[in-house]
Amino acid sequence: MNTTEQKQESSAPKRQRMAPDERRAHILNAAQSLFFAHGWDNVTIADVLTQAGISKGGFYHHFTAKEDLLDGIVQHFTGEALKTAQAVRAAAKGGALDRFNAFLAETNRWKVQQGAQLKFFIDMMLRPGNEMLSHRITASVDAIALPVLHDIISHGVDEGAFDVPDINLVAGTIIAMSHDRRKALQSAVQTAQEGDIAEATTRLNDRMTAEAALMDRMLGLPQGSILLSKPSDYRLMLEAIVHA
Amino acid sequence: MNTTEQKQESSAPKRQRMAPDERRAHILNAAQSLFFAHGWDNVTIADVLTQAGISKGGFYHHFTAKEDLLDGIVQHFTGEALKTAQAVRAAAKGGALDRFNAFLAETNRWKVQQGAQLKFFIDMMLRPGNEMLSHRITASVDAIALPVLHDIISHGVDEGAFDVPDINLVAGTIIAMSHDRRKALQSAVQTAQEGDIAEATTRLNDRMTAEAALMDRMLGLPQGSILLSKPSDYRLMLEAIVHA
DNA sequence: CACCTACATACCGACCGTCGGTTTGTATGA
DNA sequence: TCATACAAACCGACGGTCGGTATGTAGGTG
Repeated sequence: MNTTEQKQESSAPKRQRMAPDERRAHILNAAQSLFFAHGWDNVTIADVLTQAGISKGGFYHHFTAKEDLLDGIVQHFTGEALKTAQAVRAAAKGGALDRFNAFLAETNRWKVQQGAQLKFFIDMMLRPGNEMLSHRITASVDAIALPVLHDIISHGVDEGAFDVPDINLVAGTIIAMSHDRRKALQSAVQTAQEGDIAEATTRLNDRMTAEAALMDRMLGLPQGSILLSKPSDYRLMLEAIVHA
Repeated sequence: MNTTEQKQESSAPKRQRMAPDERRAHILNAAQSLFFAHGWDNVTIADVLTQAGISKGGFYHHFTAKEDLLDGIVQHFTGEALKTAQAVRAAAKGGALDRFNAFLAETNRWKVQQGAQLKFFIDMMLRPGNEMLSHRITASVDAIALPVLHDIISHGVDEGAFDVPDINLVAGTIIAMSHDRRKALQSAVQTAQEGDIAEATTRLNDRMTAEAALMDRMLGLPQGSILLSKPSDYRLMLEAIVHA
């Protein structure tokens, strides 16, 4: 960070008192945007201070260290994921397969809706210097998604609908596969931004179709049980990302 | 790092000239042991200097920044992996399935042989503050392992022996699964160190058996094709780790 | 007034990387 | 063989930056 920036509020650098939670969230927002944009190491506490419009003392009144910002950001990030996951679980009815497909469809819907933010996160996570951010967010998402998936699979096994060698292994592997998707997604976004949205949609859809087929096999289901191929959704998603 | 250490070579702190490669390797070794033991952020350049017995100027003659050490370490680390992978590829004969099983067996043999070092690496990679190390090493290993796996699978598909939805996806997912194994391995090592080697061996073998079954499915093979269950090997490995 | 909390400012120590200079090896040529 | 010249290895003090602390102050509340 070397942005020689001089925010000169004409006359009043008056401090303005805020409620602790409010101030905390305010600082966290400022920090998040900076970290996501420039990377962990390239953003200094001072940068966060100016962005948030607070002094060092004020900052250290609410946080104990730079790393605290990380925890705050990760919690906020995974909190959103948690909300969605829980809503989906509550809404899903029917057999284990139906529930799983509902879960996947909702996740997709959420991703389409997020659009721009999604790309933002992906770019951020793949940016050099953001390994720590990326790692922690991944770990937190795992912590949330694993039990949910485990539960769904476990119910499926009990029903006799699924047949897996090991529930934890399959759940973990599915999640790992979805993490690995980030690179493919980024490359598709790249293609889309270069104008070839059709090609990007195709590639993304192919990937998702293959993932669905792999999940079928992992869960011991007949081919075509898991539904992930929704070209229209992916096209919408890519368009949302490009027009952001 | 606060290890107040005073290595007092009785009389002669004479600097001794070394060949560039030798000196580089020397520094790299010192840095690696320190980083692995204490974590990336907790080791300063000064620590590396004292450990390697060189001055700051000398250091920056061979390296341009602290991060250069990372690259050096990662290259050294993955160089070993590369050697093994290449040896395996050269040695493997027969059909695609045989070649793959040979590949897996050799990897296992290598792990048994490494023993203590393996545990060292696992602990290091799971230690907080080592996210960057861990991430880069994982990425490098991926870069080496992916084309090898892709090649093996691709040959298998050509032979009609394998049947996969997408070669890259399956290769990536298998590797992701094996990365995910680290946590399970660490927990097994924990159990083994607490004395219950039998239990640890069982758990590890169960995991590997499940992984083999999953691979069978991913590759479109009849169950029992991929061979990973070798309790004796795992017992040896755990014993080697415990007695280190 | 007493007191607590939100916030500000001055300051500290640690650390990374630079720079001018010194030592040591090695090629060259008479 | 030995002097000369050049290159490469090496040194250690210093500057600037950054995370974190110590100390002070304003405003609200009882």
